[in-house]
Amino acid sequence: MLYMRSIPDDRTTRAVIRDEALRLLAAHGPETVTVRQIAAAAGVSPGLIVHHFGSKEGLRQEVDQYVLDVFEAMLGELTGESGAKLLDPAAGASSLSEVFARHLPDDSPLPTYLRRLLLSETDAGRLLFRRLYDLSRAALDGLATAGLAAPGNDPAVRAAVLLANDLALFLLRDRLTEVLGMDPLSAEGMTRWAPEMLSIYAGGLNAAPPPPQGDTP
Amino acid sequence: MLYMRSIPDDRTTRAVIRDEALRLLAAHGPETVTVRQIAAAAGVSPGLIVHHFGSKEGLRQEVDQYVLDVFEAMLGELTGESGAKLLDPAAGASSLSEVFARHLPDDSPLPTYLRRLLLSETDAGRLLFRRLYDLSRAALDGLATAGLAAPGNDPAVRAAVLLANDLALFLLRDRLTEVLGMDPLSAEGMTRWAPEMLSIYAGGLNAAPPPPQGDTP
DNA sequence: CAGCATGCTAAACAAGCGTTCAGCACTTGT
DNA sequence: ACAAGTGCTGAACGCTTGTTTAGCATGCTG
Repeated sequence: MLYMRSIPDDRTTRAVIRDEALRLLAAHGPETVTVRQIAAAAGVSPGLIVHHFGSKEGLRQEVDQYVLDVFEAMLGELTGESGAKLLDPAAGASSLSEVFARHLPDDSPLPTYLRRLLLSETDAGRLLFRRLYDLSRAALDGLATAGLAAPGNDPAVRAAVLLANDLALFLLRDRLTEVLGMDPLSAEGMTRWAPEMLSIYAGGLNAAPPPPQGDTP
Repeated sequence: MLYMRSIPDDRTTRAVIRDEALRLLAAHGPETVTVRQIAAAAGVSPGLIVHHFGSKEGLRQEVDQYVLDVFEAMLGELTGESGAKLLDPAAGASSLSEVFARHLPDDSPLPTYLRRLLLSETDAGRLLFRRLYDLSRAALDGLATAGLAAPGNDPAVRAAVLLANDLALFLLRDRLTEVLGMDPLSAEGMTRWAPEMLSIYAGGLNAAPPPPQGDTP
């Protein structure tokens, strides 16, 4: 057995365990995945996981926090001035999915982990959703101030509707891939999904179909 | 111990086990809930569950099928002629959530079980989603034929968008309840949710706010 | 009334789980 | 060079899991 620990950088054995745990937990969930499976995937013994993280639950919490940090970094680009660009039918139309797609590779386990996080009854999940909701409200506010969208009769609910619609793509990704024959979160899939979504946001279900550059007389 | 089996109706011990399993599985998931927990909730011994259903997995499949049957009966009212009413901004606006709310009590475990079904990688979940997608496509077709909505540039994707938006309410119910301070699937909550949703479908994000009965000059 | 199936329980079983423990290999500070 | 500390393993422990088995009480049928 080789003990390799040449440079004191970040990719320690600890980080490898964290990454493999993230991958497996995203794919199968914390109840299904065993400590032994994670240990095998990381090429270590089960005991080492407890040594590093205290317990299986400790590891899960550390992965949660790690995912939260990564998302927070990505969400940073949506706050402040540029926040109004979110959901803007006229602008580049940066939805959450598009932001994630721009930052993560197509096969990243993070969107799947996000899904589990949002649906799990954990503080991390609640925190993340609250953060996204605040972001959605701020974006709607910005759009309203800029005259690009109406806040509606019930802005709190309208922001929730917009967020829910955006997140549905993550939550139902697998089912949508099955019926559509393509992954709506892939680069190709989004070129079909986003226009339909934005067309509805722009003019509702009755709006005239806009070919690449089209006006209605 | 009493052996009560007076009338040969449906509410057999078997049905009690099925109902308790449904309740517990919806609330905590199949991986978390144990056979002993279900047995205790139903007031029987763990062995009896295996005796009736073969295995824990067998019980889960029977509950899946039972839920599928109940939903199928409810979905029946949406097919055919009346299918066009689904998602119709002008009509009574019967979304999936409203249909379910009309048929089920507020504390029914079925919406929560539906969520798990749709997100689980099971044939039952895939089947149900496919069924709902076909329904959504048919509804959009009907609306288009009636001139009440445009099919969009990509009808297959548009139907998926509408379905995903509808289902998001079920999937994110708990999180939405937290940030909004009310359950959007309750009778009261839907009076706030539906108008915002329909307002967007009717005219997009820029549409003028419609008070109960309002025209735009 | 004998006989057999049915509904059901209590106890036990093997397997798998998360976790603990004793100890080896190696690095670091003195 | 020696002691202390870290990273890590392999085996074991106690517990819980789904499932099996033996057997009892009841109801149906000839």
